[in-house]
Amino acid sequence: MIHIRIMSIPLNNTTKDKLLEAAVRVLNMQPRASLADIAEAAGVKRVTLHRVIGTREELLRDVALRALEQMDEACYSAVKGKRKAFEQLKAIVGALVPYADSCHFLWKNPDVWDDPEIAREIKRHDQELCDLIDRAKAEGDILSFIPNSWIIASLDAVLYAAASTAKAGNIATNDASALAIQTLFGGITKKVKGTALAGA
Amino acid sequence: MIHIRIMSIPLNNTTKDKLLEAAVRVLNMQPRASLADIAEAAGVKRVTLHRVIGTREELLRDVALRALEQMDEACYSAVKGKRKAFEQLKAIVGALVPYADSCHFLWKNPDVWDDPEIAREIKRHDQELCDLIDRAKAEGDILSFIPNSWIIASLDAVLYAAASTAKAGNIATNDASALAIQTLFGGITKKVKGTALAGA
DNA sequence: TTGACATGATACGTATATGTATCATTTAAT
DNA sequence: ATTAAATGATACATATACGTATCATGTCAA
Repeated sequence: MIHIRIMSIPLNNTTKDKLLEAAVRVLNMQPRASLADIAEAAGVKRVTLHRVIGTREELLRDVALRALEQMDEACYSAVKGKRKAFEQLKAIVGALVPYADSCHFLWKNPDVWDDPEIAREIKRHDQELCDLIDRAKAEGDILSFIPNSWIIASLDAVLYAAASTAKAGNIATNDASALAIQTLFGGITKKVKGTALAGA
Repeated sequence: MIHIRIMSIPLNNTTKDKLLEAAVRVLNMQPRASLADIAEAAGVKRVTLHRVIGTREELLRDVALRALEQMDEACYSAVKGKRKAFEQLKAIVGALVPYADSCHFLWKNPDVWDDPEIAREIKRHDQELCDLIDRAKAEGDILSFIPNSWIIASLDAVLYAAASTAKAGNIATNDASALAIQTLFGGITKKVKGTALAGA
């Protein structure tokens, strides 16, 4: 077996990894999926899921923590070597597209925020993103009248659109990344003359 | 109470209406919500839900049909009196924001597509949207290299971002409409010099 | 071979969700 | 006041999901 390790995230293909991957994928498509469904998607039986992970609550928690790790790592290596906040933001969007499922899981499951550790991580993540957006605004690359909360919501939304479209087979994943950047930043970037709001 | 009637969609505040409204709202936030949860959100008991609507499957079907009606109506009156496809599209986005929940429900519940009537309606809706996008491309207002499927996915994504952000209290609903238009069409509109892809 | 380990098979009890039926209560119209 | 309609209260059966325990099987390493 080939072990691919990107910094701190081991893709071990262990049973636990398979289960977490299956969970985020299945739950995003069928939020009412049972643990049996998830186990089947991972190619194991339900008893194994319970043995390896535990209860449903623990599963959701592990999925969320894994999602946060992935996003952290992706963002971290994406901004490396880039100076302008705007360039860093664009890189982050592109880097997050492969993890759009994980990102969306966090966004769509507010119940996991009850966990203090997850809440803390999400808050930190959000804060770092806000800071970056503020920098990009200060550097004149993002329209300052657009609220950060809106930008973050749109970011997740566009990520999810990219993942959905790619998964539906309409678009290659690479193209989806490019389109996500195009769509999001074409929209929040200062235009030469006015904004799209003119004449709306 | 003020009765608002837009063409064919009566806001009767009947028990059924309250239940459908509660269902789309609750299920979007808690996809695992039970029928009891939905009934409670509608201010009735579960037995009443069963009496008025029927089984869970019938509930989902009714929610989907109602969503399609709402979207149809909103789009229909939005394009009225506008000639350019681009203007019609912008109007549609703005008009759909108040129905983003319904829109998102359809997008997030592929199981209801099994119903032939719903599948047919969705297909028709999609086709009309594609035609409109094609016209806007032909008129030179939308970047032609962006796939229609991407544009439709982004449209739903941005709608949902608008609804989420508005519901979270960060932004007023009116502002959310404007921001949705700004974000989406700022991104897919031809820029004076190059696209946001440059330098990505 | 032996033993440790992971997984499957099976069974069990419990909890929750679902759908229905019956009767009581309220409300509005006549 | 009386009736009809809508809703609630209650109970019931059934199905599904969940979590755990026990034993069997397979696999890999020492």
